[in-house]
Amino acid sequence: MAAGFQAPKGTRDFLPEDLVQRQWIEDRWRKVSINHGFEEVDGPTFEHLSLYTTKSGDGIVSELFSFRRAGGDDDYALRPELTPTVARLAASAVRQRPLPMRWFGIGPFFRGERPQRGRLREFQQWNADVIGDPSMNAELDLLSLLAGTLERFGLRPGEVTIRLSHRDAVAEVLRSLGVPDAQLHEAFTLLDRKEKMTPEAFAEKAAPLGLQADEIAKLDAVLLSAGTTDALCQTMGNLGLDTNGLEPLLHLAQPLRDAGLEDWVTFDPGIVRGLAYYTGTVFEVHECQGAERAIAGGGRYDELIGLLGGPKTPACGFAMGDVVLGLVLENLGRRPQSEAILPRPDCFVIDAGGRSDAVRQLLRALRGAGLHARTSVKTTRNVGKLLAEASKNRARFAAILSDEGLDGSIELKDLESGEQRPVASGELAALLATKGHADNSGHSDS
RNA sequence: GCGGCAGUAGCUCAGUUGGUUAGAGCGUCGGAUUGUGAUUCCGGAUGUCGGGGGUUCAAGUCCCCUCUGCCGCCCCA
Repeated sequence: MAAGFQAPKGTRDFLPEDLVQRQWIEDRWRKVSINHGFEEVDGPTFEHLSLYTTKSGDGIVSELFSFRRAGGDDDYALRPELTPTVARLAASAVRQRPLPMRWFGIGPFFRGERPQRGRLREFQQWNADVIGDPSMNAELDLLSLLAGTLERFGLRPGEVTIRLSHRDAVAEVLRSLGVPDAQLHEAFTLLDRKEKMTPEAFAEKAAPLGLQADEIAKLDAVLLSAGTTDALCQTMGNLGLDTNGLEPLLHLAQPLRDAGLEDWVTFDPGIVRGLAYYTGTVFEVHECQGAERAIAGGGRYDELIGLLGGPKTPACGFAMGDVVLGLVLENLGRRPQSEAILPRPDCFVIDAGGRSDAVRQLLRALRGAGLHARTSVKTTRNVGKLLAEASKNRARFAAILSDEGLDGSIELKDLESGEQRPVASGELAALLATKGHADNSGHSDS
Protein backbone atom coordinates (compact mmCIF):
# COMPACT_ATOMS: atom_id res chain seq x y z
CA MET A 1 0.00 0.00 0.00
CA ALA A 2 2.48 2.60 1.23
CA ALA A 3 2.41 6.05 -0.29
CA GLY A 4 2.23 4.67 -3.79
CA PHE A 5 -0.17 5.23 -6.63
CA GLN A 6 -3.68 3.87 -6.81
CA ALA A 7 -5.56 3.04 -9.95
CA PRO A 8 -7.86 5.91 -10.95
CA LYS A 9 -11.39 5.85 -9.59
CA GLY A 10 -13.68 3.39 -11.31
CA THR A 11 -10.90 1.50 -13.10
CA ARG A 12 -9.69 -2.04 -12.53
CA ASP A 13 -6.31 -3.72 -12.33
CA PHE A 14 -6.06 -7.12 -13.93
CA LEU A 15 -3.67 -9.58 -12.37
CA PRO A 16 -3.19 -12.78 -14.38
CA GLU A 17 -6.10 -14.59 -12.72
CA ASP A 18 -8.35 -11.54 -13.29
CA LEU A 19 -7.35 -10.89 -16.87
CA VAL A 20 -7.98 -14.47 -17.84
CA GLN A 21 -11.57 -14.05 -16.63
CA ARG A 22 -12.03 -11.00 -18.81
CA GLN A 23 -10.52 -12.79 -21.77
CA TRP A 24 -12.78 -15.74 -21.17
CA ILE A 25 -15.75 -13.41 -21.67
CA GLU A 26 -14.22 -11.65 -24.66
CA ASP A 27 -13.30 -14.93 -26.34
CA ARG A 28 -16.91 -16.03 -26.18
CA TRP A 29 -18.21 -12.72 -27.52
CA ARG A 30 -15.78 -12.92 -30.41
CA LYS A 31 -16.34 -16.55 -31.24
CA VAL A 32 -20.14 -16.39 -31.22
CA SER A 33 -20.10 -13.20 -33.28
CA ILE A 34 -17.99 -14.89 -35.92
CA ASN A 35 -20.20 -17.99 -35.82
CA HIS A 36 -23.14 -15.76 -36.66
CA GLY A 37 -21.43 -14.19 -39.62
CA PHE A 38 -20.39 -10.90 -38.04
CA GLU A 39 -17.04 -9.32 -38.87
CA GLU A 40 -14.87 -7.57 -36.32
CA VAL A 41 -14.17 -3.86 -36.63
CA ASP A 42 -12.59 -1.30 -34.37
CA GLY A 43 -11.82 2.39 -34.35
CA PRO A 44 -9.88 4.83 -32.21
CA THR A 45 -10.42 4.80 -28.46
CA PHE A 46 -10.93 8.56 -28.62
CA GLU A 47 -12.89 10.60 -31.09
CA HIS A 48 -13.70 14.24 -31.75
CA LEU A 49 -15.96 15.45 -28.99
CA SER A 50 -18.40 16.72 -31.59
CA LEU A 51 -19.09 13.15 -32.74
CA TYR A 52 -20.82 12.60 -29.41
CA THR A 53 -22.42 16.01 -28.95
CA THR A 54 -23.90 15.80 -32.44
CA LYS A 55 -25.56 12.56 -31.53
CA SER A 56 -26.54 13.17 -27.92
CA GLY A 57 -26.43 16.90 -27.32
CA ASP A 58 -24.14 19.03 -25.18
CA GLY A 59 -25.50 17.47 -22.01
CA ILE A 60 -23.48 14.37 -22.76
CA VAL A 61 -20.20 16.17 -22.10
CA SER A 62 -20.49 15.81 -18.33
CA GLU A 63 -20.67 12.04 -18.78
CA LEU A 64 -17.53 11.88 -20.90
CA PHE A 65 -13.82 12.05 -20.37
CA SER A 66 -13.07 14.89 -22.74
CA PHE A 67 -9.82 16.73 -23.21
CA ARG A 68 -7.84 19.12 -25.35
CA ARG A 69 -4.23 18.46 -26.14
CA ALA A 70 -1.88 20.99 -24.54
CA GLY A 71 -1.37 23.64 -27.20
CA GLY A 72 -4.06 22.16 -29.46
CA ASP A 73 -7.42 23.50 -30.53
CA ASP A 74 -9.39 20.29 -30.99
CA ASP A 75 -11.66 18.80 -28.34
CA TYR A 76 -11.59 15.04 -27.98
CA ALA A 77 -13.38 12.50 -25.83
CA LEU A 78 -12.57 8.94 -24.84
CA ARG A 79 -15.22 6.79 -26.47
CA PRO A 80 -18.21 6.08 -24.21
CA GLU A 81 -19.72 3.62 -26.69
CA LEU A 82 -18.97 2.24 -30.13
CA THR A 83 -22.13 3.16 -32.01
CA PRO A 84 -21.04 6.64 -33.13
CA THR A 85 -17.74 5.19 -34.36
CA VAL A 86 -19.58 2.43 -36.19
CA ALA A 87 -21.93 4.99 -37.70
CA ARG A 88 -18.92 7.03 -38.81
CA LEU A 89 -17.26 3.99 -40.39
CA ALA A 90 -20.53 2.95 -41.95
CA ALA A 91 -21.15 6.39 -43.40
CA SER A 92 -18.34 5.84 -45.88
CA ALA A 93 -18.40 2.06 -46.11
CA VAL A 94 -22.04 1.76 -47.18
CA ARG A 95 -21.14 3.35 -50.51
CA GLN A 96 -18.62 0.66 -51.43
CA ARG A 97 -19.72 -2.55 -49.78
CA PRO A 98 -22.63 -4.89 -50.21
CA LEU A 99 -25.37 -4.39 -47.66
CA PRO A 100 -26.20 -5.36 -45.06
CA MET A 101 -22.94 -5.20 -43.18
CA ARG A 102 -22.80 -7.23 -39.99
CA TRP A 103 -20.16 -5.79 -37.71
CA PHE A 104 -19.04 -6.35 -34.16
CA GLY A 105 -16.42 -4.73 -31.96
CA ILE A 106 -14.87 -5.41 -28.57
CA GLY A 107 -12.79 -3.03 -26.54
CA PRO A 108 -12.46 -0.59 -23.66
CA PHE A 109 -14.93 2.24 -23.16
CA PHE A 110 -14.95 5.17 -20.75
CA ARG A 111 -17.63 7.11 -18.93
CA GLY A 112 -17.19 9.90 -16.42
CA GLU A 113 -19.65 8.60 -13.89
CA ARG A 114 -19.67 7.81 -10.23
CA PRO A 115 -18.78 4.13 -9.96
CA GLN A 116 -21.37 1.80 -8.41
CA ARG A 117 -22.42 -1.81 -8.68
CA GLY A 118 -22.35 -2.80 -12.33
CA ARG A 119 -20.98 0.55 -13.49
CA LEU A 120 -17.38 1.61 -13.78
CA ARG A 121 -15.51 4.38 -15.51
CA GLU A 122 -13.62 1.97 -17.73
CA PHE A 123 -15.12 -1.30 -18.89
CA GLN A 124 -15.01 -3.75 -21.77
CA GLN A 125 -17.96 -3.76 -24.10
CA TRP A 126 -19.08 -5.88 -27.02
CA ASN A 127 -21.05 -4.14 -29.72
CA ALA A 128 -22.89 -5.73 -32.66
CA ASP A 129 -24.67 -3.98 -35.52
CA VAL A 130 -26.49 -4.82 -38.71
CA ILE A 131 -26.19 -1.90 -41.12
CA GLY A 132 -28.23 -1.35 -44.22
CA ASP A 133 -31.10 -3.77 -43.68
CA PRO A 134 -34.48 -2.09 -43.13
CA SER A 135 -36.27 -5.41 -42.68
CA MET A 136 -36.84 -7.30 -39.49
CA ASN A 137 -34.11 -9.69 -40.59
CA ALA A 138 -31.70 -7.27 -38.95
CA GLU A 139 -33.51 -7.66 -35.63
CA LEU A 140 -33.66 -11.43 -36.07
CA ASP A 141 -29.93 -11.62 -36.81
CA LEU A 142 -29.16 -9.64 -33.66
CA LEU A 143 -31.59 -11.47 -31.39
CA SER A 144 -30.24 -14.77 -32.66
CA LEU A 145 -26.70 -13.62 -31.94
CA LEU A 146 -27.75 -12.44 -28.50
CA ALA A 147 -29.50 -15.68 -27.58
CA GLY A 148 -26.60 -17.71 -28.96
CA THR A 149 -24.21 -15.73 -26.80
CA LEU A 150 -26.24 -16.10 -23.61
CA GLU A 151 -26.38 -19.81 -24.29
CA ARG A 152 -22.64 -19.92 -24.82
CA PHE A 153 -22.16 -18.44 -21.37
CA GLY A 154 -24.17 -21.29 -19.90
CA LEU A 155 -27.19 -19.10 -19.23
CA ARG A 156 -30.66 -20.46 -19.81
CA PRO A 157 -34.09 -19.05 -20.60
CA GLY A 158 -35.74 -18.41 -17.26
CA GLU A 159 -32.48 -17.14 -15.81
CA VAL A 160 -32.08 -14.30 -18.27
CA THR A 161 -34.42 -12.96 -20.90
CA ILE A 162 -34.40 -10.58 -23.84
CA ARG A 163 -37.11 -8.03 -23.16
CA LEU A 164 -38.27 -6.95 -26.58
CA SER A 165 -40.26 -3.85 -27.36
CA HIS A 166 -40.93 -1.35 -30.11
CA ARG A 167 -41.23 2.38 -29.66
CA ASP A 168 -44.18 2.71 -32.02
CA ALA A 169 -46.03 -0.04 -30.18
CA VAL A 170 -45.37 1.58 -26.81
CA ALA A 171 -46.50 4.91 -28.23
CA GLU A 172 -49.76 3.31 -29.36
CA VAL A 173 -50.39 1.80 -25.95
CA LEU A 174 -49.79 5.15 -24.28
CA ARG A 175 -51.95 6.96 -26.83
CA SER A 176 -54.78 4.52 -26.33
CA LEU A 177 -54.59 5.28 -22.62
CA GLY A 178 -54.98 8.96 -23.34
CA VAL A 179 -51.46 10.36 -23.42
CA PRO A 180 -51.39 13.24 -25.93
CA ASP A 181 -48.74 13.15 -28.65
CA ALA A 182 -46.96 16.15 -27.21
CA GLN A 183 -46.38 14.29 -23.94
CA LEU A 184 -45.27 11.00 -25.47
CA HIS A 185 -41.58 11.63 -25.11
CA GLU A 186 -41.97 12.52 -21.46
CA ALA A 187 -44.13 9.46 -20.93
CA PHE A 188 -41.38 7.31 -22.48
CA THR A 189 -38.88 8.68 -20.01
CA LEU A 190 -41.23 8.05 -17.12
CA LEU A 191 -42.03 4.54 -18.27
CA ASP A 192 -38.33 3.80 -18.55
CA ARG A 193 -37.92 4.62 -14.86
CA LYS A 194 -41.13 2.99 -13.65
CA GLU A 195 -39.52 -0.14 -12.22
CA LYS A 196 -37.34 1.93 -9.94
CA MET A 197 -40.17 4.07 -8.61
CA THR A 198 -42.82 3.50 -5.99
CA PRO A 199 -46.38 3.28 -7.36
CA GLU A 200 -47.20 6.56 -5.58
CA ALA A 201 -44.28 8.39 -7.12
CA PHE A 202 -45.19 7.05 -10.54
CA ALA A 203 -48.83 8.09 -10.17
CA GLU A 204 -47.78 11.59 -9.17
CA LYS A 205 -45.59 11.99 -12.26
CA ALA A 206 -48.07 10.27 -14.56
CA ALA A 207 -51.10 12.42 -13.76
CA PRO A 208 -49.91 15.51 -15.68
CA LEU A 209 -49.34 13.29 -18.73
CA GLY A 210 -52.97 12.24 -18.83
CA LEU A 211 -52.67 9.02 -16.87
CA GLN A 212 -55.06 8.86 -13.93
CA ALA A 213 -55.55 5.95 -11.57
CA ASP A 214 -57.76 4.02 -14.01
CA GLU A 215 -55.28 4.34 -16.84
CA ILE A 216 -52.35 3.45 -14.61
CA ALA A 217 -54.18 0.32 -13.51
CA LYS A 218 -54.65 -0.63 -17.15
CA LEU A 219 -51.01 0.16 -17.92
CA ASP A 220 -49.93 -2.00 -15.00
CA ALA A 221 -52.08 -4.85 -16.30
CA VAL A 222 -50.52 -4.56 -19.75
CA LEU A 223 -46.99 -4.45 -18.34
CA LEU A 224 -47.74 -7.38 -16.08
CA SER A 225 -48.82 -9.48 -19.04
CA ALA A 226 -45.44 -9.06 -20.69
CA GLY A 227 -44.34 -12.38 -22.09
CA THR A 228 -45.95 -13.77 -25.19
CA THR A 229 -47.73 -11.74 -27.83
CA ASP A 230 -50.89 -13.74 -27.12
CA ALA A 231 -50.86 -12.74 -23.48
CA LEU A 232 -50.33 -9.09 -24.36
CA CYS A 233 -53.14 -9.05 -26.93
CA GLN A 234 -55.54 -10.86 -24.65
CA THR A 235 -54.92 -8.43 -21.78
CA MET A 236 -55.31 -5.43 -24.02
CA GLY A 237 -58.47 -6.88 -25.55
CA ASN A 238 -59.96 -7.45 -22.12
CA LEU A 239 -59.25 -3.84 -21.24
CA GLY A 240 -60.89 -2.66 -24.44
CA LEU A 241 -57.62 -1.37 -25.89
CA ASP A 242 -56.86 -1.52 -29.59
CA THR A 243 -54.08 -3.99 -30.35
CA ASN A 244 -53.44 -2.83 -33.91
CA GLY A 245 -50.76 -0.50 -32.61
CA LEU A 246 -48.80 -3.48 -31.39
CA GLU A 247 -48.28 -4.71 -34.93
CA PRO A 248 -44.64 -3.58 -35.28
CA LEU A 249 -43.88 -5.75 -32.27
CA LEU A 250 -46.24 -8.62 -33.04
CA HIS A 251 -44.89 -9.34 -36.49
CA LEU A 252 -41.58 -10.44 -34.95
CA ALA A 253 -43.29 -13.23 -33.03
CA GLN A 254 -43.65 -15.86 -35.74
CA PRO A 255 -40.15 -15.43 -37.18
CA LEU A 256 -38.76 -15.72 -33.66
CA ARG A 257 -40.67 -18.96 -33.17
CA ASP A 258 -39.39 -20.23 -36.51
CA ALA A 259 -35.85 -19.48 -35.38
CA GLY A 260 -36.38 -21.34 -32.12
CA LEU A 261 -35.83 -18.18 -30.09
CA GLU A 262 -39.22 -17.75 -28.43
CA ASP A 263 -37.98 -19.09 -25.09
CA TRP A 264 -35.38 -16.34 -24.91
CA VAL A 265 -37.69 -13.44 -25.65
CA THR A 266 -40.20 -11.60 -23.48
CA PHE A 267 -42.45 -9.22 -25.37
CA ASP A 268 -42.48 -6.28 -22.98
CA PRO A 269 -43.86 -2.81 -23.77
CA GLY A 270 -42.26 -1.60 -20.54
CA ILE A 271 -38.94 -1.34 -22.35
CA VAL A 272 -38.44 1.98 -24.11
CA ARG A 273 -34.78 2.85 -23.42
CA GLY A 274 -33.75 6.37 -22.73
CA LEU A 275 -31.62 7.04 -25.73
CA ALA A 276 -33.29 9.45 -28.12
CA TYR A 277 -31.88 8.01 -31.35
CA TYR A 278 -33.73 4.71 -31.26
CA THR A 279 -36.42 4.67 -33.92
CA GLY A 280 -38.19 1.32 -33.67
CA THR A 281 -37.36 -1.96 -32.06
CA VAL A 282 -35.70 -1.68 -28.66
CA PHE A 283 -34.59 -4.46 -26.33
CA GLU A 284 -32.68 -5.15 -23.16
CA VAL A 285 -31.32 -8.34 -21.63
CA HIS A 286 -32.12 -8.78 -17.96
CA GLU A 287 -31.62 -11.31 -15.26
CA CYS A 288 -35.14 -12.68 -14.73
CA GLN A 289 -35.32 -11.96 -10.99
CA GLY A 290 -34.55 -8.32 -11.68
CA ALA A 291 -31.12 -8.58 -10.07
CA GLU A 292 -28.43 -6.25 -11.41
CA ARG A 293 -28.69 -3.75 -14.18
CA ALA A 294 -29.41 -4.55 -17.81
CA ILE A 295 -26.90 -7.04 -19.18
CA ALA A 296 -27.24 -5.65 -22.69
CA GLY A 297 -29.33 -3.15 -24.56
CA GLY A 298 -29.96 -1.99 -28.06
CA GLY A 299 -32.38 -1.24 -30.82
CA ARG A 300 -32.94 0.21 -34.24
CA TYR A 301 -31.49 3.58 -35.14
CA ASP A 302 -32.42 4.36 -38.72
CA GLU A 303 -31.55 8.06 -38.60
CA LEU A 304 -28.14 8.10 -36.93
CA ILE A 305 -25.86 7.38 -39.88
CA GLY A 306 -27.57 10.11 -41.89
CA LEU A 307 -27.30 12.45 -38.93
CA LEU A 308 -23.55 11.87 -38.82
CA GLY A 309 -23.12 12.80 -42.45
CA GLY A 310 -23.59 9.51 -44.25
CA PRO A 311 -26.32 8.44 -46.64
CA LYS A 312 -29.56 7.69 -44.86
CA THR A 313 -29.03 4.08 -43.84
CA PRO A 314 -31.16 1.86 -41.62
CA ALA A 315 -29.26 0.18 -38.80
CA CYS A 316 -29.84 -1.86 -35.69
CA GLY A 317 -27.46 -2.90 -32.94
CA PHE A 318 -26.79 -3.63 -29.30
CA ALA A 319 -24.03 -3.55 -26.73
CA MET A 320 -23.13 -5.77 -23.79
CA GLY A 321 -20.62 -4.81 -21.10
CA ASP A 322 -18.37 -7.12 -19.15
CA VAL A 323 -19.26 -5.75 -15.71
CA VAL A 324 -22.94 -6.64 -15.33
CA LEU A 325 -22.48 -9.84 -17.31
CA GLY A 326 -19.70 -10.82 -14.94
CA LEU A 327 -21.91 -10.14 -11.91
CA VAL A 328 -24.76 -12.21 -13.30
CA LEU A 329 -22.47 -15.11 -14.16
CA GLU A 330 -20.95 -14.84 -10.71
CA ASN A 331 -24.37 -14.86 -9.02
CA LEU A 332 -25.37 -17.99 -10.90
CA GLY A 333 -22.04 -19.74 -10.37
CA ARG A 334 -21.33 -19.86 -14.11
CA ARG A 335 -17.86 -18.39 -13.98
CA PRO A 336 -14.99 -20.82 -14.36
CA GLN A 337 -12.27 -20.95 -11.73
CA SER A 338 -9.34 -18.87 -12.88
CA GLU A 339 -7.09 -21.88 -12.34
CA ALA A 340 -9.07 -23.79 -14.92
CA ILE A 341 -8.51 -21.20 -17.63
CA LEU A 342 -5.04 -19.84 -16.90
CA PRO A 343 -2.41 -20.99 -19.37
CA ARG A 344 -0.79 -24.25 -18.22
CA PRO A 345 2.84 -25.03 -18.95
CA ASP A 346 3.31 -28.07 -21.15
CA CYS A 347 6.66 -28.68 -19.54
CA PHE A 348 8.53 -27.50 -16.45
CA VAL A 349 12.28 -27.96 -16.79
CA ILE A 350 14.10 -29.02 -13.64
CA ASP A 351 17.84 -28.57 -13.34
CA ALA A 352 19.12 -31.33 -11.08
CA GLY A 353 22.67 -31.14 -12.33
CA GLY A 354 23.67 -27.49 -12.30
CA ARG A 355 23.78 -27.37 -16.08
CA SER A 356 22.03 -24.05 -16.65
CA ASP A 357 23.33 -23.99 -20.23
CA ALA A 358 21.54 -27.25 -20.94
CA VAL A 359 18.36 -25.89 -19.36
CA ARG A 360 18.41 -22.86 -21.61
CA GLN A 361 18.98 -24.95 -24.71
CA LEU A 362 16.14 -27.26 -23.82
CA LEU A 363 13.79 -24.36 -23.14
CA ARG A 364 14.65 -22.87 -26.49
CA ALA A 365 13.93 -26.15 -28.26
CA LEU A 366 10.61 -26.62 -26.47
CA ARG A 367 9.48 -23.06 -27.07
CA GLY A 368 10.61 -23.24 -30.67
CA ALA A 369 8.25 -26.19 -31.07
CA GLY A 370 5.37 -24.02 -29.88
CA LEU A 371 5.25 -25.46 -26.39
CA HIS A 372 4.69 -23.55 -23.18
CA ALA A 373 7.84 -24.20 -21.14
CA ARG A 374 8.99 -22.80 -17.82
CA THR A 375 11.76 -23.40 -15.34
CA SER A 376 12.63 -22.34 -11.81
CA VAL A 377 14.68 -19.38 -10.72
CA LYS A 378 15.69 -21.28 -7.59
CA THR A 379 19.30 -22.38 -7.30
CA THR A 380 18.48 -25.48 -5.30
CA ARG A 381 18.88 -28.89 -6.95
CA ASN A 382 16.48 -30.44 -4.52
CA VAL A 383 14.26 -32.25 -7.01
CA GLY A 384 11.47 -32.54 -4.47
CA LYS A 385 11.25 -28.80 -4.09
CA LEU A 386 11.46 -28.24 -7.81
CA LEU A 387 8.76 -30.79 -8.54
CA ALA A 388 6.57 -29.03 -6.00
CA GLU A 389 7.14 -25.82 -7.91
CA ALA A 390 6.30 -27.57 -11.18
CA SER A 391 3.06 -28.77 -9.64
CA LYS A 392 2.29 -25.33 -8.36
CA ASN A 393 2.78 -24.05 -11.89
CA ARG A 394 0.24 -26.69 -12.94
CA ALA A 395 2.66 -28.07 -15.51
CA ARG A 396 1.61 -31.18 -17.42
CA PHE A 397 5.14 -32.63 -17.53
CA ALA A 398 8.42 -32.10 -15.77
CA ALA A 399 11.71 -32.64 -17.58
CA ILE A 400 14.47 -33.49 -15.11
CA LEU A 401 17.95 -32.74 -16.37
CA SER A 402 20.77 -34.67 -14.76
CA ASP A 403 24.34 -33.44 -14.51
CA GLU A 404 25.13 -35.06 -17.82
CA GLY A 405 23.13 -32.26 -19.37
CA LEU A 406 21.91 -32.62 -22.90
CA ASP A 407 24.32 -35.42 -23.67
CA GLY A 408 22.44 -37.89 -21.55
CA SER A 409 18.80 -38.69 -21.51
CA ILE A 410 16.23 -36.60 -19.75
CA GLU A 411 13.79 -37.95 -17.21
CA LEU A 412 10.31 -36.99 -18.38
CA LYS A 413 7.75 -37.12 -15.63
CA ASP A 414 4.01 -36.99 -16.21
CA LEU A 415 2.87 -34.87 -13.31
CA GLU A 416 -0.68 -36.14 -13.40
CA SER A 417 -0.04 -39.89 -13.54
CA GLY A 418 3.34 -39.80 -11.82
CA GLU A 419 4.87 -41.98 -14.51
CA GLN A 420 8.45 -41.25 -15.37
CA ARG A 421 10.76 -42.46 -18.10
CA PRO A 422 13.99 -41.50 -19.83
CA VAL A 423 13.74 -39.65 -23.13
CA ALA A 424 16.53 -38.64 -25.50
CA SER A 425 17.01 -34.90 -25.24
CA GLY A 426 16.64 -34.32 -28.96
CA GLU A 427 13.26 -36.01 -29.02
CA LEU A 428 11.61 -34.28 -26.10
CA ALA A 429 10.08 -31.35 -27.97
CA ALA A 430 8.62 -33.53 -30.69
CA LEU A 431 7.30 -36.02 -28.17
CA LEU A 432 5.55 -33.38 -26.07
CA ALA A 433 4.12 -31.70 -29.17
CA THR A 434 2.32 -34.92 -30.08
CA LYS A 435 0.69 -35.03 -26.68
CA GLY A 436 -1.22 -31.87 -27.41
CA HIS A 437 -1.08 -28.66 -25.53
CA ALA A 438 -2.02 -28.51 -21.93
CA ASP A 439 -2.29 -24.77 -22.41
CA ASN A 440 -5.92 -23.87 -22.01
CA SER A 441 -5.67 -20.14 -22.42
CA GLY A 442 -6.40 -20.04 -26.08
CA HIS A 443 -9.53 -21.13 -27.73
CA SER A 444 -10.88 -24.02 -25.82
CA ASP A 445 -14.55 -24.11 -25.00
CA SER A 446 -14.44 -25.17 -21.42
C1' G B 1 -23.25 16.77 -8.69
C1' C B 2 -25.86 14.56 -3.73
C1' G B 3 -26.29 10.98 0.52
C1' G B 4 -24.98 6.46 3.81
C1' C B 5 -21.09 2.94 5.33
C1' A B 6 -15.95 1.61 5.29
C1' G B 7 -10.20 1.97 4.97
C1' U B 8 -4.80 -1.57 10.25
C1' A B 9 1.03 -6.44 6.61
C1' G B 10 0.46 -8.83 -0.32
C1' C B 11 -4.90 -10.93 1.27
C1' U B 12 -8.84 -11.65 5.29
C1' C B 13 -9.20 -9.40 9.76
C1' A B 14 -8.33 -8.57 15.63
C1' G B 15 -6.81 -4.34 18.43
C1' U B 16 -10.78 -3.03 25.50
C1' U B 17 -13.77 3.62 28.34
C1' G B 18 -7.47 7.08 24.18
C1' G B 19 -2.21 4.40 27.69
C1' U B 20 4.64 1.21 26.90
C1' U B 21 7.78 -1.58 21.45
C1' A B 22 0.56 -2.70 16.71
C1' G B 23 -1.08 -8.63 16.46
C1' A B 24 -3.20 -13.41 14.16
C1' G B 25 -4.35 -16.57 10.10
C1' C B 26 -3.43 -17.20 5.02
C1' G B 27 0.18 -16.13 1.34
C1' U B 28 5.35 -15.22 0.29
C1' C B 29 10.68 -16.39 1.11
C1' G B 30 14.24 -19.72 3.48
C1' G B 31 15.45 -24.23 6.21
C1' A B 32 14.37 -29.37 7.99
C1' U B 33 15.24 -32.74 2.99
C1' U B 34 23.33 -32.31 -1.23
C1' G B 35 17.79 -36.47 -6.75
C1' U B 36 11.39 -37.16 -6.87
C1' G B 37 5.37 -33.59 -5.95
C1' A B 38 0.41 -30.32 -3.18
C1' U B 39 1.03 -32.75 3.64
C1' U B 40 3.99 -31.57 8.17
C1' C B 41 7.50 -28.90 11.34
C1' C B 42 10.88 -24.68 12.19
C1' G B 43 12.46 -19.80 10.98
C1' G B 44 12.75 -14.80 8.42
C1' A B 45 10.65 -10.34 6.09
C1' U B 46 7.00 -6.67 5.20
C1' G B 47 3.03 -1.63 8.12
C1' U B 48 4.30 6.37 7.41
C1' C B 49 -2.59 2.03 11.04
C1' G B 50 -5.21 5.56 3.23
C1' G B 51 -3.27 11.01 3.31
C1' G B 52 -3.34 15.90 5.82
C1' G B 53 -4.69 18.92 9.92
C1' G B 54 -6.65 19.34 15.01
C1' U B 55 -7.80 17.99 20.43
C1' U B 56 -4.63 15.65 24.36
C1' C B 57 0.69 14.53 28.84
C1' A B 58 -0.56 10.52 25.29
C1' A B 59 -4.37 9.08 19.04
C1' G B 60 -4.89 2.92 15.12
C1' U B 61 -8.81 4.68 18.75
C1' C B 62 -11.88 11.32 19.39
C1' C B 63 -12.92 15.80 15.80
C1' C B 64 -12.41 18.23 10.78
C1' C B 65 -10.84 18.01 5.67
C1' U B 66 -9.35 14.99 1.65
C1' C B 67 -8.50 10.44 -1.32
C1' U B 68 -10.17 5.57 -2.51
C1' G B 69 -13.73 1.52 -2.14
C1' C B 70 -18.74 -0.33 -1.40
C1' C B 71 -24.17 0.85 -1.51
C1' G B 72 -27.87 4.18 -3.25
C1' C B 73 -29.69 9.00 -5.83
C1' C B 74 -29.00 11.83 -10.52
C1' C B 75 -27.84 9.94 -15.22
C1' C B 76 -27.60 5.76 -18.04
C1' A B 77 -25.22 5.25 -24.63
